[in-house]
Amino acid sequence: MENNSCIRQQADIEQIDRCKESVSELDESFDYLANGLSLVGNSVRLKILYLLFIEKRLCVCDLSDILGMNISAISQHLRKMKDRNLLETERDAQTIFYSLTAEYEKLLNPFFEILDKNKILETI
Amino acid sequence: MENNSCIRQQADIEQIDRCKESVSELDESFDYLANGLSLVGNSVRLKILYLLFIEKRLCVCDLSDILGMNISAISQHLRKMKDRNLLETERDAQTIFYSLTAEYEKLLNPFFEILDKNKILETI
DNA sequence: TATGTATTTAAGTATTTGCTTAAATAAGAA
DNA sequence: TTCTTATTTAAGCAAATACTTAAATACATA
Repeated sequence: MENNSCIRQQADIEQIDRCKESVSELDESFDYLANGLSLVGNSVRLKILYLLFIEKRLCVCDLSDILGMNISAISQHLRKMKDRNLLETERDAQTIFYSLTAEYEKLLNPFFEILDKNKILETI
Repeated sequence: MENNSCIRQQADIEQIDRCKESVSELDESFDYLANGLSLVGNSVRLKILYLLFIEKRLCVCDLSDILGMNISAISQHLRKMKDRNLLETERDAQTIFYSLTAEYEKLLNPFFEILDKNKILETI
């Protein structure tokens, strides 16, 4: 961690200090939120989230069929999202259905709407 | 890519097909959006984005000071975000100021507000 | 009980990512 | 031009990530 300080004279010291303080106050929040967003920032998981948004609930098998991917790979993605409370499960005999938690359905709504309108490439 | 199909009989074939179609239609959009979100889903970059949201513009040096990180590391994060149009630059003599693009300022606003209220740990 | 279906978990591997170091580029001042 | 400051870029390495394969667990039914 060398070279981590600047030599310049013209810098707004007050601004730097204010920023340092606000970052250190929110430090855990940044880590937590970034972790949640990194889960969404993967195209396989984003597809899963979108599909659950549209279809309300799906099982591992369904998602495996739809995405043409190994069941185990899907299951591992689902586990990560369940552990971070993006998803919740509901058992129906042998089948385990996954669905979006209410909080993330709401939080991700703007992104899903963009996808839904297929306008992503124009607007972002 | 073995074991990617399920054996079960009870599956909503129509649902599966509908989902397959909608995923394949939006395929590029998923990749593009996931890539954007993966940039935000890193705590260093999230901090940078938040700081730019609050302070409007900062240079590499400022961010290096604030985050206590190597200038080169910061510069590489900034480049990624600039390449993906999350950030834009403005030169003032030797100093290059980075700021949020209008689109991402708007899109990320809900997340910044959560951070701003320091309510992240309670609400998500 | 044994058998089949649904899902998860563990271990291994290949790719990606973030950071470090050092060198390169850009612009202002002496 | 040379020197200093500001920033970027390239190369290398260590840690994280996604996927594969194989084995384990859970539940229903014969």
